[in-house]
Amino acid sequence: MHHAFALIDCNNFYVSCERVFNPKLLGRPVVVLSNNDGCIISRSDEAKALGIKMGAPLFQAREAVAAGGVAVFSSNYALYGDMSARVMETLHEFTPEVEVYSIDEAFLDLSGCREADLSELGRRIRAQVYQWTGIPVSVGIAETKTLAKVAARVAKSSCKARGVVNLVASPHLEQALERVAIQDVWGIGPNYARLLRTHGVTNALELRAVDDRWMRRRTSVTGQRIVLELRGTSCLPLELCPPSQRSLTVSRSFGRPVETLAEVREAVACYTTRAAEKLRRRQLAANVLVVFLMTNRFRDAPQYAASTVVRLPAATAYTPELIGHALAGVEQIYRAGYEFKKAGVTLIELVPEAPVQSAMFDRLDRERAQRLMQTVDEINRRMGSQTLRFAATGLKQTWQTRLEHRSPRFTTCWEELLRPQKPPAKT
DNA sequence: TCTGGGGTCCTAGGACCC
DNA sequence: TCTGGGGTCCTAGGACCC
Repeated sequence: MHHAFALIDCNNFYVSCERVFNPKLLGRPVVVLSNNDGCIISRSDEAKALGIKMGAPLFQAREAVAAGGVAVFSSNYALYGDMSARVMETLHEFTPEVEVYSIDEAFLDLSGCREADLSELGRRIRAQVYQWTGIPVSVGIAETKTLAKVAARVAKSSCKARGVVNLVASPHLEQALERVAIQDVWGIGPNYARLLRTHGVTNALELRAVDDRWMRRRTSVTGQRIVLELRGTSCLPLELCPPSQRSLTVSRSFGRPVETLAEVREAVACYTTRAAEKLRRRQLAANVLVVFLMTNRFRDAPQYAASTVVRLPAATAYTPELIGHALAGVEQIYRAGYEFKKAGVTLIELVPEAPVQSAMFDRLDRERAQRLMQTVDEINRRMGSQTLRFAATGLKQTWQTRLEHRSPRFTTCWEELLRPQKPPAKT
């Protein structure tokens, strides 16, 4: 019995989200920026046509942006996360076998579907998601996940495909493989692409013919699997319940260079607070905390980067305790005389939060701490995040990340709901 | 002046143990 | 001239993903 996987991939996802709530953006070039308004991370087709590159820093694309009349947005993850959930919910209408692979992609296992019905099912999924969420998607269907990725890529680039490509038992399989450049194959990054090109392998069709033992030697099992998957041997199963999370990071670039220990402490306290919130929302606790701090690698100035690992006395998700350890870490790695650009906190060795296991000489009443955090989280959920804050996070936070072009949080914030436009005043 | 953030997996090599 | 072998655990670094 053959597998059939579908990859559902949202087109230009962040831009599409902005357009749902602002239809005037349809047909116009639009880009969405990374945190700190630094790089371009989502582009409409019109923006791509202007030659604006993925990942380009905004300041380098300024000219094209101005000349093309490009609409620019800061990223609005509250909005995108919520839209993503709506898309995924829609997909569950078709099958419970949904692997949410990223914010804008999901794999579906369609092995139960009759081969003759696969293409039609793909078209129905695409139409339903568009009708219910306003998000356009591409659908790729094939016998392995890697081939489904190939199919979705072809679906995106071909007008004729109308958003759906089915490669199961398709006479066009080789044609499709040939159209996908080596660096666009799932799992082939810049380094492997360079290696393969020096051996004359330039597209997915040629990669399929590569000796898989050679591939194994040069690129480990991950590369070998790609070759096998391209040949139709499924090596990557659908992950219905992904293994529990192993690490959790909160880090940000500063809105401006930061030099003083006081400001670094504030920022790290802030990031630690966010990390602890994430931990609790996922019902986890951490055993180890890593703090890191670095200068701007793009600047011609003295460089310094450091990190330190703090093993916690017991697994915890208690904000004040985590802040305390994080700040002790900051004291260790901070050096005066540098312009810092970024800091962050990573939590590892995550374990399920309850029941609380106390160390022998634990001075903290962990049950009380947990109740306190529940109360704080509830208040912040109801009254808006940062209603209750920890003093260590500072008041003015002048180092904060820039977000100058953010759209309203249309779907997750009462104050920012979409309102009907006032009709223009009659004159 | 302006260059994101958050993840995972694999391997090699050293430390350590019997 | 001659220097075990094999297992486990940990870490750092590299590669990739969106």
